[in-house]
Amino acid sequence: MSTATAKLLHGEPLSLDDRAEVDSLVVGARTVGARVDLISKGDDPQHVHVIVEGFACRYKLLPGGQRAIVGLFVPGDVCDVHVGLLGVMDHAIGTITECLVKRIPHQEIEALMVKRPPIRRALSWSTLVDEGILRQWLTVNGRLRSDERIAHLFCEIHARLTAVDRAGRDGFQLPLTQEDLADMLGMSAVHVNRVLQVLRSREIVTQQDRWLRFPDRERTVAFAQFDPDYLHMKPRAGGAA
Amino acid sequence: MSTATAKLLHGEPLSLDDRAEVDSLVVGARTVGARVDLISKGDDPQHVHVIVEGFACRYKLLPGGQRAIVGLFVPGDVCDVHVGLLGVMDHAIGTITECLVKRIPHQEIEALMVKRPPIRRALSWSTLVDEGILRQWLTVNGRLRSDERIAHLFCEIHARLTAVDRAGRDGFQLPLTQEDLADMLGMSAVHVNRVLQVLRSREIVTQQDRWLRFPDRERTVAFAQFDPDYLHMKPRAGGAA
DNA sequence: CGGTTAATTGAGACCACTCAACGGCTGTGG
DNA sequence: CCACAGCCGTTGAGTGGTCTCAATTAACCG
Repeated sequence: MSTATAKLLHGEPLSLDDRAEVDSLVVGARTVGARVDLISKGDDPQHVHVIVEGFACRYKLLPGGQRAIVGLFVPGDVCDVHVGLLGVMDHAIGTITECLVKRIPHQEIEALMVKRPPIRRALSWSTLVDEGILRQWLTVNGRLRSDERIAHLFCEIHARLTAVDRAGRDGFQLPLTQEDLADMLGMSAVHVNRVLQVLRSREIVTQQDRWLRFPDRERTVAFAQFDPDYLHMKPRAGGAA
Repeated sequence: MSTATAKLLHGEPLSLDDRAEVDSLVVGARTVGARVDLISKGDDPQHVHVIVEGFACRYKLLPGGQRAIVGLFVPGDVCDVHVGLLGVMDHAIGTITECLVKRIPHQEIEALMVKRPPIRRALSWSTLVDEGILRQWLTVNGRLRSDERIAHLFCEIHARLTAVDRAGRDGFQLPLTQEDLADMLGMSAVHVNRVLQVLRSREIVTQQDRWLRFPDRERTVAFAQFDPDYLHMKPRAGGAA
């Protein structure tokens, strides 16, 4: 079962047949280097992108040169299912790490959605979840303390990676720089650095090599006020153990 | 032509026939008082809501009792076209002013989308725009100064009201309290108050009665770094003059 | 080993918050 | 008509959070 299938199963039960269909979509993915745009602002994209492996993000650049990251893609995520309706992109999508990416013509996706209603529902579910994540980021960035914000983001990434079986029980490999984190959280990189030190000293998280761990996951979740309901995951029989 | 039709025309040309169909959807809207929930957190909603008149918002309440407003509805806006796919609401939708609201069973919307592809495209366009607005709020709230943030929000509201012919050339009636603004902008109400005073003293905006005006719209737009591309409006012949 | 990117540190300034109090307007009931 | 309550806007004082700029150390790559 592909990563994309694993993710979609959290939203909609899919028959073995449907799963095979989704799996076949992502064969022949190509490798894209780190820090490369998949879609640039101003493009009129004709392809849906599936991130099979690696981390990518949506971002906006402001006139002042500042960057805001307004979305994170982890393995299994699908970018812009309904692309092609809007015309010109008002932001860009770029890789963070090296990624395995499959480009799919949007007509192909639309044909599939017509042919296979469960897949249509699964894809629509995933866009609704994306919207929910956006709302949660807005909430968290606007109303939580900066230490809680960082911890909340880590909890979210952990939950999303767990859904596609890319995380350990108490941590995951974090490929984001402190500057990436800052641009997601609306903070300065320097402040991210200092707050991270506090989180480590309080053992809310630990960091070794590239792994971020929660010594006490319950405690971190409570600290971050993390409630995963906004991810709308229905743990399914047949999913990852 | 109804307000909802006026809004949708900015995304997709609709035949007179399609317009009539949309118009007929919103007959029999009911009046809802100010500060009333249309949908509460935890509900499993079966209806799409159309705000025919008035202001409403999406909001989240945090454990600490703080509120975050994560979306604003103005006349013509449709809430949750794809409702019913997600199950339980992770946030609430409530009125700000007294509103005229039409509730539409989601099956009816789905049937209409099947029967009338242009209407399906128009509604899908509107959900994509909602997502674009969310991304813009995240960007602005994370990376602009507080005075720019407030000005940006005013520019957005003006643009959206203009699309449904509810604004004057240089201003509009603003029914939001400073606390509402604060919860949209991720600021404290006290700070909104003080920054507003600065904006008024610099004549970025003026406020009299309940009207908010831009003495020099170009200047305010530049000050706010407001670029309406994220609203994806294609001004159409046949729309408001 | 040199070059580059990322993480860390310090200092100082300013932004934005909280708490608390006060003023103004409006609708209601006596 | 007036008194009152309640909501909203405004103000002051003081604190803490967060930023910027710049310099330093550490980690990584070829």
